[in-house]
This record gives sequence, structure tokens and C-alpha cells, in this order.
Amino acid sequence: MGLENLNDKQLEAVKATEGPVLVLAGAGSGKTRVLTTRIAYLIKEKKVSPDSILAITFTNKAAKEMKERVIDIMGHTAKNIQISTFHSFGLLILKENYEKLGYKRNFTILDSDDSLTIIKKIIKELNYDPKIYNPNAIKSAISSSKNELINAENYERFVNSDFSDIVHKVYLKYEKKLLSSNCVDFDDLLTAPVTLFRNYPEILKEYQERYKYILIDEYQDTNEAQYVLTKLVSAKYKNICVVGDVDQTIFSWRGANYRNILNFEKDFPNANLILLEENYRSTQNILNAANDVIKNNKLRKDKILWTNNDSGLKIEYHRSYDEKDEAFYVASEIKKLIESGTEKKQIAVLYRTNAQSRAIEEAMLKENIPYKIVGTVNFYNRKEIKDLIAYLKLIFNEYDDVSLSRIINVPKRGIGLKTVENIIRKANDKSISMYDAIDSGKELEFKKLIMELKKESESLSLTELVEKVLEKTGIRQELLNEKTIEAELRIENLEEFKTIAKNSEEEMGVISLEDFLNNITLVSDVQEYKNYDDVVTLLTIHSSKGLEFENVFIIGMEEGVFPHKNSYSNMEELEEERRLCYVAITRAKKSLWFVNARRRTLYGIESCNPPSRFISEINDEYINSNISDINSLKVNIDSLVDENQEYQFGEKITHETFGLGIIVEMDKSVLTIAFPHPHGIKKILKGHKSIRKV
DNA sequence: CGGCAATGTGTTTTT
DNA sequence: CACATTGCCG
Repeated sequence: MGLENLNDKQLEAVKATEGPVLVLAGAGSGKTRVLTTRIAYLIKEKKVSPDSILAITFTNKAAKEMKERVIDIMGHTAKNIQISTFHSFGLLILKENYEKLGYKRNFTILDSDDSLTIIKKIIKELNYDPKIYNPNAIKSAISSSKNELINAENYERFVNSDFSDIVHKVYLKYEKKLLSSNCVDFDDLLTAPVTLFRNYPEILKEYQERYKYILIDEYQDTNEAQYVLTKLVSAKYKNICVVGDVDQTIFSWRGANYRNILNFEKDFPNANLILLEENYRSTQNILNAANDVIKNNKLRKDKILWTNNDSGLKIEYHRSYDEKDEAFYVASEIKKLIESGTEKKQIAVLYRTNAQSRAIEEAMLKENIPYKIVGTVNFYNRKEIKDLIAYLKLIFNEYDDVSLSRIINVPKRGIGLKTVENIIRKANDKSISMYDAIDSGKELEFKKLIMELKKESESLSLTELVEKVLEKTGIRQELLNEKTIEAELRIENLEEFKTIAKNSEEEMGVISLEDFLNNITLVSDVQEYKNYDDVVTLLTIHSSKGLEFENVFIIGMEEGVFPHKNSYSNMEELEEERRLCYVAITRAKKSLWFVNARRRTLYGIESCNPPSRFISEINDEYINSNISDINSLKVNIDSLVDENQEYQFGEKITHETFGLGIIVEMDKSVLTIAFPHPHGIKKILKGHKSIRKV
């Protein structure tokens, strides 16, 4: 079972099966090993039934990996364990209780693009100018509210400005639209189960009985909805084991609240607290660098990771001329590694923003280095693929007005804006779906096509259905007629989609249209299906969380890029950047590179950025550099702050982005300021340029 | 209705 | 810079 390889603390975490357990696990301290062994221990030693166990992870990648590891230990009994993301778990609950929440059996999940489309339409309907009221801002306000379990009606209490008033109105209409389209959005997958459990205690009871043992990974990244959901389901047996590391909170912008982990012992009195501080992953030098960076955060508890590993190589810091040069340097270093026998899958290039991947990708292509990009511009976001999916969604859920609007004229059928508007008006008047509202004209032809495909979908396999759609709708024919290279590429993508369908069918035996659609919406990572053996990995730091590589390159180590300039005005966001840096550094096992560029063209403008402050936070003795004097390049962070500014409790200030706020707490260097919704409470360095007295 | 050109806009991270 | 939206014309 692997108990023999665990240290005392890890063993304690595995064996403390009864009652609440909080495991504070530093980076690389073997927390995944603890979780997987704990699951095996529950089943083998404690004779717990596999389907009484619920294990929640934060990403699909982590869920997949955990499942594989458990299967490695236990074999196929492990297949019945519910190991998934919060969102997939929410979907499971929803599927078992859709009617109580007002949905029909064939509800579908909207992706975030679809949500935005709906919101744009609503803004138009309400006659607001989308230039003044940014649809994306409204969308994220609605999404944050949902994740804080504030529903559209309750949002009224937070209305205190023009903007929030409009958010409220859009939010109400948006919810109505989702329900009538028989659709849920991502956030509903978390909030709907909470609503269900609050309204139906007897249903909650069933789930409490079903999942007697609960494990939650990355607990510091849970938001309010996830937190409440966890608490509800675990309330009866309280056999809940949460694992996390406050220093690795990197999803605050999505509502993650690291206080959930700090409050765990309050929420579950007499919780067993276990600290894992020994790092097994990295060399001493890498770990020292990580510790040096993270200790600059003011809002944290002291914790020093240690390791028995050798001190290892110094961090290699390379400053390049520009981003092309940077990419070329990385590629040539990777080449050297590969030539000296390093496995490509032990090499990763990490960056702060997806946009940075392009230069690296070009260099990799030029140098002929096999690579994969994790979670880049989504395969499923390509137009032709979205169209195909919209057909499948509509075939499955005819109430889905979003999908219908998308494809009613794809390929061109001569159904224009006017016609569509008429259908919408009719549907609204009669309170029916657009699909049901269609009864004449060219649009009836379209409806008949969907009806026909719907009928066929009952008897065809998934792959056959996809083929039928490509053929009968004319999607493929239209592209064939184009006879351009672009169109050819699109056809290739459609064929690739068919392959994905086929593969998942083969993998799972049979897969229903429903499961397939849900899967591709929730698991947006197409590369899971592709067969990559030994290639270099390119990915954002965010998606690198939980992974490890022998050799890691962190590129764009510049002020403005990393830390990202949007985080400058707010101390909490800057500290999140620093945690992000901590995560990035601790991905490396053996060797680590910091790379940056003297000048960089991003979004069409060239800028010259000083090296990242994070580099200067690390003691020079851990760094090897092509620059003679690293210190001469250190940024003067103090220049951003006017230390002499004094404030008083209760004093009003204005912030350049959050507006008027009141100081509700202060200490030597940090102000806690309350801003109006949706900003809420922020911590800001005393005397920071972004705030002014009023 | 469909296609094209001009204009404008927003660019952090993910389920 | 890349893309999305708008406006104009056939």
C-alpha cells in the first residue's frame, strides 16, 4: 500500500481516518501521496466501501492523476471512488436532482463564451450601451456573486451604483434565460447543489450518508460556494480531511478564500492538525530561493520548508535582448538538456500569461523540439468546432436558444437578422423556446433538419451522429466549397473532433451524447485525448500547480509581466503574484532558469521592463547569472510607496480603481480598507500611490 | 441578406 | 497586435 515509504507526519495523516483532519502541506511535501495512500488505507484497512469516499481536487488534471495513482495502488476497485473536481461533483448532484431545481432531464452546460453571448444580448435588450457597461465586467460581477452564493434577487441588497444596478437587472434576466433554455452555467454547478441542500434537508441527508469519508485537495483555493458545499456534505460524519498550503493560494481572483483553511479548526473543533514541512521534491538551492521569495509576503504565517536533498545547482538567470532572443535562449538550453540525455517530459517552460507562449512555440518549431502547450487557445473554442458542438447541444436540448441562434444560419441558409428577431419575439410572447416558436419559412426547414437528427441520435452511436451532423447540415460541404487552406484546416479540426468522439467511445465502451457534451465543456483540455509521450511542456504558472519537473524555465521574469502590472495597485494582488512565483519555483526538482528580456513587444507596443523584483528578493548566492552585478538591476520598490503618509482608523480615502473607501483596520504598514461591492475589503500598503486622502 | 472594409477595443490567471 | 463590432454597399 506504500505505507512504508511515508514519514511519521505523512503516516499520521493517512491513519487519522476518523474525524476532521487539517493537513498543512508545503510544496513538494508529498501531499498527493498522502491523499492517495489515505484512500487506499480507508478501503483496505478500514474496510470502507469505495463508493463512500468523495475526493475533490481543483483541476481536471489533478483529478485524473489522483485517480490513476489510486488505481495503481488498488486496481479496479478504485474506479468506483468519486474522484473529481468540485464542478464535476456538482454536475453529478444536479443530474440526480434536476427536477427539484427546475430543470428538465436534458439540461446542458453553457461555457463561458455562451454566458457572455447571453449577457451581451440582454444588455442590448435593456437598451444599455455595452461601451459604457462592459459585458465582460457584468459577467464577472454575476459570476463572483454566484460564487459568493448571492442570487439574483439578493443581489439587490448590494446595489449602490449605476453599474451594480445594471448588473442586478442583467443578472435577473440572465437567470431567467438560463432556466428557460434548460441550461446551467459553470457557477451553477456549485450553487445549485447548495440551493438544493438548503431547501431539501432530506436530500442532503442522503448525500451525507453516501459520502462518509471526504477528502479535499487545495483547500486554500476554495471559494464560498465550494466551502459551503463541503461543510454541508460533511456535516454529519465529519470525517473530512482537507489538504492545502496558504502560500499556494493563486485563485483569489476567482473568489478563492484562503481564510477557509485558516478557519478550519474553528469550523471543526478538535480537528487534528498535521504539518508537512519536509520537501522531497527540490534541491536545497531551489527551496532556499522559494523561501526567500515567499517570506516577503506580509499576510502569511511563517513556515520554512526544509529538505534533506543536496544543495544542487544554482538558479541560472539569463537576461536576453528581446522576447525572440529569450525564446531562442530557452530553446537552445533545452536542446542541450535533451542532447545530454534528459527526458523531454522532465522539461517545462512556465509563463505568467498565455500570450507569452507564442514566441516560445515558434522557437521550439524552429529548433525541432517536440512540445505540447497546456490549455492554450482552446480547441473547443474554434469557430467550426463551436458550431458543431452547438448542433449537438441543440439536438440534445432543443430549448437551448443560445446554440440555436448560433447555428440557425450556419452554413448560410438565408435566414437573416430580421427572421431571427421575429422568432425571438414570438418565443418571448408565448413564453416558449425559439425552437418551438418556429413554424414557417426557411427556418422550418432548419427545424426539420434538427428534428431528423434528433430522431437519428436515438439509434446512432456518438461517432456516427457526429458524422451525420457534418454531412447533413452542410458544415463540411460549405468548407469544401471554399477551397482555401484555411478551410482545409477547419475540416481537419472537424475530423479531429470526430476522432476525439471515437476515442472517448472506445475508452468508455459507449458514451452518451449527454456525457460527451458535459465532458467537453468541463474538461476543456483536449490534450488529454491526444497521445503525447515524451515532449517538452509549455504552460502558465497557474496550470502548473500540482505538477513537478526536473528542469523548469520561468520566462518573462520582468516587472509588469511578472509581477503583472495589473497587480501593482493592490497589496493583496501583489502578494498573490508572489505566491504565484513561489508555486513556479517549487515546480522544479533539479534545475531552474529565470529568463527575461530587456525589451518586449506585447500587444503591439514595445516596452523596456526592469527585472522582476522577485529575482532581487532571492539571495545572490543561489543565483548564477550572465549579468555581472545583479544588484545594479534591482528595482527600487520603495519608489512606489510614500512611507510618510499617515492615516487614521475610520478615515475616508479614494483608490484609483476601487473608488471611495473607509479604513477599517490598520497596522504598521498595512491598511485594511472597505470598498463598495463588488470590491469589498482590500489590504493596501500604507502610503501606496494608488490611494489618496479625501 | 451577405460580404467586406473601416473602425474601435481590450488585452492575467481557469472550472 | 489581434480580434470583434459596426457601417456601408451590392
